[in-house]
Formats: sequence, structure tokens, C-alpha cells
Amino acid sequence: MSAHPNAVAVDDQLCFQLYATSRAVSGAYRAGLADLGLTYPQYLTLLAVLEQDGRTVSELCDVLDLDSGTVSPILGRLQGEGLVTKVREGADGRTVRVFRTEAGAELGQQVAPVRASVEDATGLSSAEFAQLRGLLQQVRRNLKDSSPE
Amino acid sequence: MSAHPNAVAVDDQLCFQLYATSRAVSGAYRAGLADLGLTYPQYLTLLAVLEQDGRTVSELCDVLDLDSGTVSPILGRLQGEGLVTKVREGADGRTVRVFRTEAGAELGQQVAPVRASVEDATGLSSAEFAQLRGLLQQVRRNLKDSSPE
DNA sequence: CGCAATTAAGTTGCGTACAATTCATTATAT
DNA sequence: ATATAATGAATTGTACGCAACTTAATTGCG
Repeated sequence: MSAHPNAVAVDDQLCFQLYATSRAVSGAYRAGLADLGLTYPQYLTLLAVLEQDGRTVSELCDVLDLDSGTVSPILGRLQGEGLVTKVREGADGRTVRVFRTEAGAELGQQVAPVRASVEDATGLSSAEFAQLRGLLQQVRRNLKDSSPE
Repeated sequence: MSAHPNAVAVDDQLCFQLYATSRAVSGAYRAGLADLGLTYPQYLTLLAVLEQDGRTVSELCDVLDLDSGTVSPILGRLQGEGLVTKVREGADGRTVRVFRTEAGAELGQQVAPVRASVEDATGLSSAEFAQLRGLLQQVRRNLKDSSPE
């Protein structure tokens, strides 16, 4: 079947399926989010702010599992779009808290149908949906536990 | 529980779990691959070449589900490292076929323990492993079918 | 044949990701 | 109190991803 001895089929690898499926899902969001002026990481970051208003930048990094080198510029663009505001803390001048704006909250509502249509397009039953999400959370937790902390 | 009415928990979303877990897995590969001088996308691309020697660039794009804007520079770097060679087709001067080199084939062998250790770190049983891979393939196929072709 | 439409690969521009570094601020340890 | 370490956020540099475009080569149609 394979064209070379010892060949490893790319498509059989879990890591590749994860990589490709993650890009496929973000691609499914792309057009709908672009209509709202958002990229996929910007959308997730906005959700994290709406989920809990006034989070610090490092709290957002924790929630999103991204580092400040990624989150800082995203927040800068969200602020530039008027969707969030960054406020430097008085008590500790190092930390910056991020708050939703009125426009950001409204956009959070407009995103719902986009999310619904993508979830529909995955073609998963709600049981499969929950199962897949659970397996992913488990993998992520296990990887986190087994890596140098 | 949530800090704002109508808030959507980022961590509960399948799309976020996919995104975060995909990055977690590629992060688990990072150190091992870096020792071999590879990034994660370079590793997958090399695998695709080793799986079937002499694939064209567009065949590689198909297999990896990436476009030429991503694959071309990756192939350029792999060629720069002496791991693959690009040969322009005589019959059709537009197409370029990619072949493994001796060094590329050797590197393909050295990657096996890295892959094994990451698979181990996911902590999944082989049944869960196969189940997760199947669910991901299903999502990817469904999304592909429901998008404009 | 001539030439417009296609196709394959590569290039450009922008927005992530992430390591490494920097800057400013706060904690600590004498 | 002061030097030093640690911390939060931002910046820099490299490598993806992807849309849009360019270039070169082939196809198809009159």
C-alpha cells in the first residue's frame, strides 16, 4: 500500500488529524467571522473577555493557553476595533485589565449564529460532540501533566 | 457561575478544545523535533514525502490540507537542509516533484522515538486513540462536504 | 495556428504562535 | 533602605497559514 518501506501514513496519525481538523474548523468560522471583522483567535480572545470582564492579560493567556507574545497584539487589534479597553491597574502598575466595550458585547451576540452553523456543519450528534470534547480535554490535561512544569 | 449574562465559556467549546489541543500536541513534539532541526509542519511535510516519494507540490498540498503559499516555503527550507530535492517535470514544465534524499530518509527514522513519546504522553488507550482519530476524520470530512467546493 | 482560459508553483502581505528579550514595576533579602 | 530577584506586559525575530496575486507553462477552442 505504501510507496516506501517503513513509510508512516500522515493521515493515520492522530497529531495530523488534530492539526488538520483544527484548521478546518477555524476555516469554517473564517467567512462568518470576517463579516464581523474578526479573525478566529480574535474571536476566542473576545469570548474570554466577555466570559469574565476585567481579566488581566496573563489570565487571558492562561485561559487561551497562549503566551503574551501572541495575546498582546491580538488585544491591541481588538482595542483598535473598539471592542475592548485595556486599563493599567492602580495597585500593581505591571498588570493590565481588559474590559469589554458596548460594541464588543454586541459583537459577542452577533457571533452566535456563526457558531451554530459551524457546529451544525461538523455533523456530529450532541453525544459525539461531547465525547470528542472530552477526549480533547483529556489529551490536553495529560500532555500538560507530563511536560516539565 | 459565569461573570456576565449570556457569557459563553471558552473552555466548553469544541472549537477551542481543538485549537488548544492541536497546539498542545505540536508543542509536545517541539523539543524533540528541534533536536533534529525540524519544526512540526516541516516534520509532517517530510513524512508526506517519505510516505510517497516524488509527489508533486500540489499533491503534497492535498495530503497536508495546506495551500501552496504554506507548502512552498516549507519545501524550500527542507531542501535547504538537504532533506528533499525538488525536480521540475520534463513532460509538464509547471509541476515540481519532491524526492527524499538519503539524509531525509535517515531523519525519518530518527523521528520514530519522538512520535512514540508524544503518543505515550497523550495518555490515551489505543481504543481511545483510534476513536479520537475517527471522530476528527469525520468532522473534517463533514466540514469539507458542507463547504463550497 | 492563435490566443484566451486554466493550471502549477511561487511570492506578497497580514495575522498569528512561540522563543527570547526588554522594560517597567513590585517583591525579597539582607 | 538598597541592591537584587522576580513578575507582568510588550517587543523582536522566525516560521507558519491563508488570501490574493504573479509568473510560467499548458490546454482548449475557434
